[in-house]
Amino acid sequence: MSFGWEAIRTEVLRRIRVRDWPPGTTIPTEEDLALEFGVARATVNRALRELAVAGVLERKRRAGTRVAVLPVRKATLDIPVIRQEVEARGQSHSFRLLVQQIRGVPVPVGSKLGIAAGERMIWIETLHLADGQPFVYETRWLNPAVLPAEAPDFAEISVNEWLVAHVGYALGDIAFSACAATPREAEVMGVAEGAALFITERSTWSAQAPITAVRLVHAPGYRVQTLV
Amino acid sequence: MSFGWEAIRTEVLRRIRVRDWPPGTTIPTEEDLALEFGVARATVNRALRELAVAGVLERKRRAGTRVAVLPVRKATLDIPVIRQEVEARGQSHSFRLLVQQIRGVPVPVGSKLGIAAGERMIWIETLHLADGQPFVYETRWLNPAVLPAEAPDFAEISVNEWLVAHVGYALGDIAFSACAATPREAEVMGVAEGAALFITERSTWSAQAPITAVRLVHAPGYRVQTLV
DNA sequence: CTGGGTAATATGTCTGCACATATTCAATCG
DNA sequence: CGATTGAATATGTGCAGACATATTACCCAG
Repeated sequence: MSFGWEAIRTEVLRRIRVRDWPPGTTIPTEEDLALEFGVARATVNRALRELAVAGVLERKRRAGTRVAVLPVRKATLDIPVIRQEVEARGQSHSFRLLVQQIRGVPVPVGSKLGIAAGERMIWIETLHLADGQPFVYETRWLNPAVLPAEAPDFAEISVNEWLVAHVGYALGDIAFSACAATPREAEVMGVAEGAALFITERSTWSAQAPITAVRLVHAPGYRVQTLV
Repeated sequence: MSFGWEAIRTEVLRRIRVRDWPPGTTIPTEEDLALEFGVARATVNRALRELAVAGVLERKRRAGTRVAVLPVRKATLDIPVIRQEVEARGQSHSFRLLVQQIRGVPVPVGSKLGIAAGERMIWIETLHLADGQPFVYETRWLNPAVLPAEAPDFAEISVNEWLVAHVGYALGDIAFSACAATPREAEVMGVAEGAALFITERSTWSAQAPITAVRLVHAPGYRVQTLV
């Protein structure tokens, strides 16, 4: 038997896989396992906790630890900055600022960000290129309150990277979907109208205020992938 | 000052957000923070570790802990069983087994699963319905080696749920993409040919052998969503 | 000046113990 | 018999101390 909480996690997973502990089973207590493996309870706790956040185990005080019956698989995705994503593919990244203007936000965007509809925000359209080819068409609502007195030049630095560097870390949600290319999207991306496009939508808030709502239209063939 | 590792995680996050510790900064050592907050080093460690796996901090032995410059945001998605997904929307789930036959696997599927091309596997097509409307068109390669002597009736229990219950936990990867509906997909899903459809692809292996490769074609309007 | 070996250091993990907290089971009372 | 109360219990979290390990910084030899 090897040591460390990872070894214990592996062994527990193995027992689940070979159905020593089939779904629904209550497995031994931390104390028992600590005794069996010859480690401290804290070490077993660490291993079981990791398996619980992964969705393999369900833990309740006093009730014990059970093998999840219907494993809601949890996939973790990395959402890198677009430039990183392009460069990771061995391509060169560039972008063009297509539109930047002040507009009143429409109702759905406002309600999503928690802003009164009609409030004035900055509307920005950016096209990201990989080796000169359209890669992502980004449309974004940006809260002007987060910008400093003299606003940065978003033709020089992409909005997202400026936000990351100057506004800091934020909470938000992400959604993926598929949409047929609108005429505008078809024109910008250089694809046929109605083509199937992969869409990423993100909304982010700081502790104080909504920051931005982005819609990324990806070039055909784009995939979001995960190693579980 | 409140207690617990969560309070410390929150405070560290706050200092990052208000730019006390801007991106790239090396923050104080665990020992210093433990002293400042009046807790044990293990407690600080727990808080900082969580922030590191979330991608907010980067930690290296001897070098210390730095605020990530480009925060690779990590989104966690729940991938439930289809029946759960439908029922969570308040709809009733049913499904129809369209095709079940033995076939030789084509090269891309074989290489993905680590199986010789031409090896014989089970090919299954299933249509999942929500309130009687097409919801997901599932096409799947299934390794016959995982089935018991007398195979289950996949017209009665969906393949996925049978696998979850009887084969157990597996590793795998997941990918999302967008595709135009093929003639077959258009027919089965009742949409126009070329319509933009959201695709989920999964491959799963047990410890010993590949289990299955699935392609889920979702009805128009489908979204995968995350609360970060 | 350069390269390599060595010491210093911050994080990673473990132990053993303690107390907090949620939940269940059982006993008790109306 | 049902509801309320109270103990028992498994997990959640905490502390202090220790050693392991990766990586950096430094010193010294060539």
